Amino acid sequence: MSRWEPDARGRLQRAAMELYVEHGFEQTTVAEIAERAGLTERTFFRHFADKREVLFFGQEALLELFVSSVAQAPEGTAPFEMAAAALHAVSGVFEDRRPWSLERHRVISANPALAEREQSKMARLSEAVGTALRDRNISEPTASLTASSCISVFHIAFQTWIAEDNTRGFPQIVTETLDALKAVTAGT
Amino acid sequence: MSRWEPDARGRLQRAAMELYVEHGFEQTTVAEIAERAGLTERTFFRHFADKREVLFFGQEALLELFVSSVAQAPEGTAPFEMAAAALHAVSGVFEDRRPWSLERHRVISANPALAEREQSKMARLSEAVGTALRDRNISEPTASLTASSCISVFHIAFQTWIAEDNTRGFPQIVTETLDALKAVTAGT
DNA sequence: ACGTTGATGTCAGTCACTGACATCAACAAT
DNA sequence: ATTGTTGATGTCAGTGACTGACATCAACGT
Repeated sequence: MSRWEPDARGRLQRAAMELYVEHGFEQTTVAEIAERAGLTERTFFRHFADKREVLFFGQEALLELFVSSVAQAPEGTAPFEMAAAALHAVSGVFEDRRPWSLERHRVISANPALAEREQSKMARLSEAVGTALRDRNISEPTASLTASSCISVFHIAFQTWIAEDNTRGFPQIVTETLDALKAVTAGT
Repeated sequence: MSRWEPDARGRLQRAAMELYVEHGFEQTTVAEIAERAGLTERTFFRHFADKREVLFFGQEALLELFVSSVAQAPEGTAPFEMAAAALHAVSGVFEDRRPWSLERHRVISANPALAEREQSKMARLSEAVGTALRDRNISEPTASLTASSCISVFHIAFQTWIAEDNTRGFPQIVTETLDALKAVTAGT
């Protein structure tokens, strides 16, 4: 058998989420998280860069989904269509994780420092999509604008999905939000 | 005469900017900033919520400019036109501050923690514009989408303006970026 | 003359985060 | 089987951001 209990990182993530829900983010110390996970504070910081990052470990996968969708769009696709395709590819992933997404969203919204980190992650997504578009020979400022619009739609659709009663699925909300964006810039 | 040297907050801002330029953000301690400003660390934290905030103390004025522009748009203006009007109103303010903007931008870009705070400020702007639009009876998701698009254009136009050789003025770049956004969502 | 106010100073404390070094099961090489 | 290496973890001492409680004292109003 192994020297250590397995999945230290997962244990830390679960312990952190539990404690943030129970006592709030600021009232929770890293030492408490580590203790609940059966580890030490020092080990926490070997797995996560800081106290906030523990809630954002998975973003990398989302980012790669966006980027690879853009990379795989057929030759000659218009930039906005590439972004839309990426959005649709991504939107399927969340369906079965709604309860978890909801809880996580509540914790993040309740704390400015966590909200700040989330905005930073969104910006990172936008940057990555922008780079992916430039790799498809889209020039500036079209690439950045398309990427920003794409992530804005994602973000707003996500908030809508979280806020409402699960009447519409996430993919459908994404589609409708995309259409609403087109209407906005068309001047309707 | 007054008991204290005047403009403590301004002295702290200047001292911080100088030190961040000279030694970098992380290598500068708050105690050093306070010392250069002839004050104590404790006083620094009475003026600014944290070590980053000292670089962002003017954002409130910018926010109000955006919001009041939206509030003052003529009755019946389309949402996107309200946002465009706000952008044009704001874009004039930066012309004479280009050197300062450039230096500040360099400092912020050089440090992830500062970049994160800037993204957070942009998100705050977007929220505020969204609220201003809702106050003009624009419904969701149009209000949020318009606001996000507006701030994206502002951000991308700003970066363009900072990056290039001052051949185009900021207002002109804003106009062209707005047009580029319309082209993107129109599917061109 | 006197009480109040408000910006600042002083001091002690908590906690996020880091660097340096120690431990020791598992595994590989011989 | 012995030995050496690796890698995840622990231990410990430190730095620095940030906070709460209390003190100071010019300016100002009464």
